Amino acid sequence: MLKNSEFIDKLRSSGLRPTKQRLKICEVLFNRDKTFHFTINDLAKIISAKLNEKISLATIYNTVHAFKNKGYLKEISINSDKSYFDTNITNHHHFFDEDTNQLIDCNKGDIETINIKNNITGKKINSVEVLIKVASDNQNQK
Amino acid sequence: MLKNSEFIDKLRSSGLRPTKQRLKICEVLFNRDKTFHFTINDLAKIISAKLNEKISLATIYNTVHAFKNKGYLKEISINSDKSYFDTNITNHHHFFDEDTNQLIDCNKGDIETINIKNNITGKKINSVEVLIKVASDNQNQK
DNA sequence: ACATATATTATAATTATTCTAAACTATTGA
DNA sequence: TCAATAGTTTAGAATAATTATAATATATGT
Ligand SMILES: [Mn+2]
Ligand SMILES: [Mn+2]
Ligand SMILES: [Zn+2]
Ligand SMILES: [Zn+2]
Repeated sequence: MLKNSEFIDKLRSSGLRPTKQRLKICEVLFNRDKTFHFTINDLAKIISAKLNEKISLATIYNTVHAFKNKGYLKEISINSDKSYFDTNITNHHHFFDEDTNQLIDCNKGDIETINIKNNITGKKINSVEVLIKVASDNQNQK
Repeated sequence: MLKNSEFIDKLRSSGLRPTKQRLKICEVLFNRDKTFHFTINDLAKIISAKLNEKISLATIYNTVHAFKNKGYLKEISINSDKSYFDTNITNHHHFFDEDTNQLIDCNKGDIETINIKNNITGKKINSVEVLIKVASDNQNQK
């Protein structure tokens, strides 16, 4: 459970002014035990359910992108409908449950380190991500 | 170089009527030596550049989705802007060149087989895909 | 408190994609 | 052969996620 003043320091230290809106969003995103995977719409719903004041959708987009640019969030590509964001900014892989549309972190041990033997000439590797799509075992396909 | 009659058979065998539009799209997509990675917009541009008659955008969407559902194309998630499609329907992984926005197939040998040690209980694995994002080596970040 | 840079907001614009419903076409079988 | 039918194409409208605009509000340094 981080305190408000800790979020203020965090924001200031990355050149972001600690506004009321950003602090609320920090609370929602970072006062958690576990990784939080969310879409902008998920976040907007949580905010409007929990808060007395409301935050405009534009601000939610702006803030999430600012946090991503500062390295406090990662963006995950699952499908082309919408963006997913992730409070776990370490290198890690995902399960995606196609029944529930939930992203789940792979733990170290779920999957071995990926070893890239040949890279494209003249390019450097920025990220390596594995996405494992899963669905109900006992069911027929659509 | 497949013949028109081969595409007709392929379409008929999967319950798709071999229309003029579908056959043209088959030619563009499948008369190639190498894997073709494309967006709907890429395909629409190629069609309108190469063809005398034009195919409506709705038909291009319909056809690409029909081919995907029949297993003749795969859809690849890179970012949330748009969908990428792939004429290589085998299990394989990708490099994504962030400088050019090009998808490139990993060859067997570029990367070891991914071994999933722990799966989510009660779920079956539908796909495992690795995406390696690369960019220029000798350049500063944006 | 003042000046300035930044941030928030409502709203409009953009883009990819899907939907609709009318016109068209491939297939089937009488 | 040809009408009936089911499937397909199409233009255009609708939807949904995201980004842009520009006016208002706020945070910060002096
Ligand atoms: Mn994006
Ligand atoms: Mn979209
Ligand atoms: Zn994660
Ligand atoms: Zn590929």
